[in-house]
Amino acid sequence: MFKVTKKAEYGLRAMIILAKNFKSKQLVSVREISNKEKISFDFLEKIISQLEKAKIIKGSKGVNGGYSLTKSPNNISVRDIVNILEEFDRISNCPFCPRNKKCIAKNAWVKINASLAKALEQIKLSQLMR
Amino acid sequence: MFKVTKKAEYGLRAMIILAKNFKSKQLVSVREISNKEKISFDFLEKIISQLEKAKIIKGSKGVNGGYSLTKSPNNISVRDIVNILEEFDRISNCPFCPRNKKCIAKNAWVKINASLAKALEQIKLSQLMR
DNA sequence: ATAATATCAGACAGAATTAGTCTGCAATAA
DNA sequence: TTATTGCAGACTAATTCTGTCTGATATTAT
Repeated sequence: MFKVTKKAEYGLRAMIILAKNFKSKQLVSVREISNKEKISFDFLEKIISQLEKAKIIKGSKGVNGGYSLTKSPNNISVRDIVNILEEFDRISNCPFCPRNKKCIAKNAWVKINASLAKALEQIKLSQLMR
Repeated sequence: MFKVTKKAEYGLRAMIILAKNFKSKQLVSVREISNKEKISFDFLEKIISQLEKAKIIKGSKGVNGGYSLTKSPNNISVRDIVNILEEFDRISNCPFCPRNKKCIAKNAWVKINASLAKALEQIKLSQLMR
């Protein structure tokens, strides 16, 4: 239906919170984020885990453990996050479809994909912290 | 998963074919489009029907019947089509979410939605006919 | 050392959406 | 009047989404 999934929406919210704590180097636990953002703990844990595998955040186990960004919020775009959680940052796979190399619609989707990628790329986490 | 549905992809392809036949005022049947574009006839019929209800195309029954655009391909954008078939042309409903008026992520999705809408709007059917 | 806390991993499942299929009626042209 | 085409809607298999649940592992505080 043309929408980002909850995964990406929750993931972005979580990343913004981590961004806020980047300077102080404070770890934030999944439980804290879950409470603050009213996101299911179990579900959020899986999302966070996926972000960690992509090495955009890092986890520390044990009491007072939690997560932190591995790089500055200036260098993390919404596109980075979406790419990890959605596997695609494209609206349409049409440009990559093997059906017909001269597909009449391909041109449109190529352009639209590019515009979207650019829009996602331009927004950095640092802009969303305030 | 962040993608337009087949409905929108098929719908756009169908609309491009109708656009090609706009000048000659020739009707094109669902069967013809289905054959040419290798799209399931039954499924395509439903898509076309939805486009007709939105009055962006018009159907004529009977032998040698078919469909035609109700206005010039210059005045039909990809956004028009997507809006009809997907019900939304936004990537995220976050900006419209009642959860939290000061949601930290809202800003991002507002901008991304706007960029996408603009990209969809800018591409007219007339550009895709060649 | 032990208990508490937190990450980490993966199986499982209900609900929703997608992508069609199938049946039949209605209108029109040959 | 018959073949063709649009038109309408019920139905369904498959997939994806949005979680839940169980348990293991690592680390820290006591």
